[in-house]
Amino acid sequence: MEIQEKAAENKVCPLEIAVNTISGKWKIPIVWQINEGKKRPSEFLRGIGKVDRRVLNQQLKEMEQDGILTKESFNELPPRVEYSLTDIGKKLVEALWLLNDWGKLLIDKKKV
Amino acid sequence: MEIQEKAAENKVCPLEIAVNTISGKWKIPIVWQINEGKKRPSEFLRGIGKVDRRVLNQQLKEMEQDGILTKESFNELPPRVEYSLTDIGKKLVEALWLLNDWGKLLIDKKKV
DNA sequence: CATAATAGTGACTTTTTTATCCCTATGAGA
DNA sequence: TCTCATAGGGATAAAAAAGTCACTATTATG
Repeated sequence: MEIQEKAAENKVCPLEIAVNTISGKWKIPIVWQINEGKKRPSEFLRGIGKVDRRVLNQQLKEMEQDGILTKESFNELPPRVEYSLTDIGKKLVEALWLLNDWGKLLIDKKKV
Repeated sequence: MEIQEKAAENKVCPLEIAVNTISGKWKIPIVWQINEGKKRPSEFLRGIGKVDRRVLNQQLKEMEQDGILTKESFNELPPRVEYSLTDIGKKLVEALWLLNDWGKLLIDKKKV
């Protein structure tokens, strides 16, 4: 392999991108919540412990830009907004089950 | 489910722990490198782009404390240190393949 | 004698990420 | 009229993560 190729490859390691994409502090809780179905911002707020509105919005926005979530705004009053998982988001959830199992291993190991 | 149970459960979500464990900036590159076999710190430094010694050591230390890596120090001069994957570390690698595939999906999708 | 290679850390700065606080706007209902 | 619910953002502060620089120590090599 040419060194240029290796350099280019390093820059777009799919796993690094994947991990960065899910690394925000509230993103995993968001994923669990929304895996149950469409959710409004206020529902996230109630469902996730002590997240601030501002911060929640930031994370939701990033996830939307990353193509994991879709945002739907209804022209009503009071305003209504709903987030849902995209196809890619659903595939992410599938990939995360394995990692969840690994997390259990890690927890069990620390208990011993 | 009691609300106390739910609260307790939220505090130890295995997936959150797993994601936190691999979230350091250089941890994925470290995992790829060491998946090929034992590695010395200097090899990591050469193998991974522009990591600083200091920062690399921090990440290695965390991964060691998390039980992913084992550190072996030889009483030689010049000093020799070798890191290797633990069993749990190897299982982590297996779990990461799926996430790597998902990362590819994400990349392909953005290209379109 | 100077330099390079090995591994490591203390003190500090910079950058990034999270959190806090206070605003906007609208309609329903007490 | 006052309060609550809805959703959102600007300005700023605090905390966490990453990066920088300079130093320790030892042996081999030029």
